[in-house]
Amino acid sequence: MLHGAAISTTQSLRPRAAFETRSTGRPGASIATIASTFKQQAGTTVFAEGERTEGLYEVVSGIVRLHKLMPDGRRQITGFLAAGHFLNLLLQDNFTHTAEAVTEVTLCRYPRTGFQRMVDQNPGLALRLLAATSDELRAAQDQMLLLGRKTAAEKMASFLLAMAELQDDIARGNVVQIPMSRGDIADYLGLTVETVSRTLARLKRDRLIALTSPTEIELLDRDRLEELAAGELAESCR
Amino acid sequence: MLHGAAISTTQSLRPRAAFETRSTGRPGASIATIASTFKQQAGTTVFAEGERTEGLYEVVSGIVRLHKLMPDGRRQITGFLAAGHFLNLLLQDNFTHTAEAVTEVTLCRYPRTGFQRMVDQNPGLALRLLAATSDELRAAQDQMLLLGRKTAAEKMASFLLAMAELQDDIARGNVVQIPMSRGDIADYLGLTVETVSRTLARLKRDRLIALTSPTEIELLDRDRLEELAAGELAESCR
DNA sequence: CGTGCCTTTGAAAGAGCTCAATCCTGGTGG
DNA sequence: CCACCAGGATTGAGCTCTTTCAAAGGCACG
Repeated sequence: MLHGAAISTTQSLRPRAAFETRSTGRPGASIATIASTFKQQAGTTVFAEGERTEGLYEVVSGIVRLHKLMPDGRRQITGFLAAGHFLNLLLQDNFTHTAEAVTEVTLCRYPRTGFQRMVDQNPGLALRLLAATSDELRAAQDQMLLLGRKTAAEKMASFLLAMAELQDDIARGNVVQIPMSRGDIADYLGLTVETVSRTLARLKRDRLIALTSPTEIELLDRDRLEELAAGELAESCR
Repeated sequence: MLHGAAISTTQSLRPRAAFETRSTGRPGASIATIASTFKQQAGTTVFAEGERTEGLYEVVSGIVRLHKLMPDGRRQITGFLAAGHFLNLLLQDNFTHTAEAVTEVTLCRYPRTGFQRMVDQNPGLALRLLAATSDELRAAQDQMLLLGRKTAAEKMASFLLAMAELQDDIARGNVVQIPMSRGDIADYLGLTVETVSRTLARLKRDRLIALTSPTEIELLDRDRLEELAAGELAESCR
């Protein structure tokens, strides 16, 4: 999940297949035999909350957003997932989230049937799933602190730094690509579109960032952004 | 973790030891041989954020709170844990939370050394940990929706219902025990003490609850509380 | 029967929201 | 090639919910 303390590209199991069973020394029974890869366009739905689960998905490329909805339309995005992350780790009977493609995405699906068997037979697999789930949990807990206790500026700074870290491997300087809309950012940070926009304007005025375009932001002062994200900056700057 | 959708007392592995290895058919090597049980008084610290981890803990009785702190003292409680739940599922090098006893608690500690080995040797154990971690993750995601998008009244209603569900096994009528302080509730819901107090007063005025004492609340209209918690009530009541 | 802590209540202030208008920007079609 | 359009982004003004600051009430404990 996209979040500061949670992002660890080293943990990502790509580009080699995440679920090769070789690591255990067992011959055959490669999970590749049950997996299938496919693409989806930006804006399309991978699966919807309440639907019956059909297995586990791994993001191969692109960005997926997960959200929950309230009856009146209020939305909370619980995470943006990039390559190497998993959808539906909970393996429950029904999806508890809706998953949608933010950009064009490539996904790898591990069907439910067969997968369970494979997990049972393969201890290493369960441990990998445990590690991935733990990472999501840690990210979720950091996000709780953000949602419950941080100011709008602190939230934005945290988000921008997390986006930057997510792109560090393909980084050029301090320019961060923002593929998602302001509405997505707002629903991720527990704000409104207007507040997101105004907060970015304020960070720009304070020379912490530069707005190249709506989808590209330059981090001008990473140190102060980090202080801001951590809540270490005087209230004058919050 | 204490949260509506997440509470499942059936999932709790108590009262029998959570990590008996019998279920796998393996003789000996019972995890009981490395576990130790102990008690702590209300208000004491089990472990603090940043400390080196010493293993995994299971709550046997009582309630533990987990929190994260910001440098200026802002606090977010990420969960209240009751019997059957685990502390430090992440199994990282350092604790990412502080854990404190809300009531007197009995805990069972599984030391780090030995435990890892046991997990490696015992596939069922990894799956159990995965199930427990998944439950925490689901709870965390529900809490994100609460923190990011619910009003104070909706938050309070969600909390009261979660507390009620937690106590269903020992339930007498609709009376819910609230062992934690208003400050704890506030830091769990992303509010202030004053707002918690005022919101409770409002729910009382609207005849949704009755305040027997600060630590005991009666749910007078569970149906409307559930509608409120879900966000299905007109804004007049929110 | 103080003393201190937690809770409740009141009044004022403020951060972020709502409503509304304007500005871009990229895609379309004439 | 360029005007037009639609959707997203930005900006403005006023408002509201929650917070902040302050004080009083209640309860347990010594």
